[in-house]
Amino acid sequence: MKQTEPRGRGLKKTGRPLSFDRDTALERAMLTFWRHGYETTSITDLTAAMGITTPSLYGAFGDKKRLFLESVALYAGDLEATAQAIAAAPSALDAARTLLMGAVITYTGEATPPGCLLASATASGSPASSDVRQSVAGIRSFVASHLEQRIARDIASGVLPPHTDASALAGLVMTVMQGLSVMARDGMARASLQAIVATALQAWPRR
Amino acid sequence: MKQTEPRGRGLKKTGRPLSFDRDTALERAMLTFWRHGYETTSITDLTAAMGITTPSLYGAFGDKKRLFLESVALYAGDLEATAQAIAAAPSALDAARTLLMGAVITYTGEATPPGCLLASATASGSPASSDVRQSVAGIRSFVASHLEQRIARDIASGVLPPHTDASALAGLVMTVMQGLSVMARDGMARASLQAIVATALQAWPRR
DNA sequence: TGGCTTTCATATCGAACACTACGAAAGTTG
DNA sequence: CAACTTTCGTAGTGTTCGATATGAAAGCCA
Repeated sequence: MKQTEPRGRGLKKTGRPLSFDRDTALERAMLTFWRHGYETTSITDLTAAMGITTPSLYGAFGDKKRLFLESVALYAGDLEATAQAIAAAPSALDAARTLLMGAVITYTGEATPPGCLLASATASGSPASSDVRQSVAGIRSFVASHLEQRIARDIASGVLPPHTDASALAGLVMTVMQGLSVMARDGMARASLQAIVATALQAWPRR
Repeated sequence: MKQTEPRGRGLKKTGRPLSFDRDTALERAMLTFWRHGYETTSITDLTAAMGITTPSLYGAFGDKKRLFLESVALYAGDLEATAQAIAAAPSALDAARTLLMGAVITYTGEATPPGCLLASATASGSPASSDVRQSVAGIRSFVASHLEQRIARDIASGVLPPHTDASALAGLVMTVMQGLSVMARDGMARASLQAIVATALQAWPRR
């Protein structure tokens, strides 16, 4: 079941050069997945958006699943940097606020589709794509665990009350972040979402 | 573009009786949509789950879209009853708690798929199914507006502080409710989700 | 210029998609 | 029982799905 290796990444020994910019094509694919979801985006949709033909897509990106996973990586950005930003925040509350307010900006950008690619693209799907959904869920749990650790640090240092439920608090932030995606998809304005985030942060324990 | 009328609802003048129970078949279709989503559920999936053949499905339910909308109605239940329950609650906080805790029970039922049918089934989709998504979004906005009215009543009666943002507070409840669906789909346990709800309700304004 | 390698465009592939024609079968009504 | 209405099972409609076979075209190096 070994698939042919996509040629965009490996070293190549002098041949006809690519007639398109790989990064640009990937970004357009990412936006298409973002708008329509994983299984509900067809190869025809992708080639139309990317401006390339079907064999070029398969030659450069392997297959639909690998193109999607590359799109997810482009969307999610540097996860280690996110983890470090959470760790380096002045407080867990600051980290949560930054995460949520940043999500609102991302979900309501004028140049990008509404909502979150991770939340939208894999909310549903056939059993055949369960591995793709698990991959996306892994990104969520990565962020959640780092946030929970940051909260635990604030508890240990006395910034948060000792009885604080770090898991539930981190879970609330992740829950709100996912919910914001649905609201953004429903067309809610950026200011309304920001007001929701401000309200949600009122749940933060005070000592 | 007039479609043939599904025969399950109209009066019929004596013919061969249905060999299956329409309500049972509808419930199984609803569960299938719940698990796999709208566009990502095929007619073959549905007939297999419902135990009927393709022509029977079309004869009894019209087409895929109408079958889905009937499934949504079955899932959502009596919306007017929900609205009255919100209005009749002792306080807006009670209404919100009932909504969210009920959602957790629904999203983590052992006999039903994880998460929310409305949140999962239409999170993504092609432009062709935008009308289906709008129909689902309408259910959300119906609940949200009734909750917001209940909150406004508590503000007027002095139960909530006068500066309370009713729209943002109702929006937070809806946001958490949608987010809970994603977390449940990721496999989070019922108790964890209940802890998240309890934490979220700490955001409720106190006078 | 003559290989050599890789990408290009055209034209599909078999499978799955939503959906339906048609005649046999199963009831009710006279 | 015979006429009538409706559903059932079989088989198929055209379309779109993800993914390819094939050969010409384009560039690098000798």
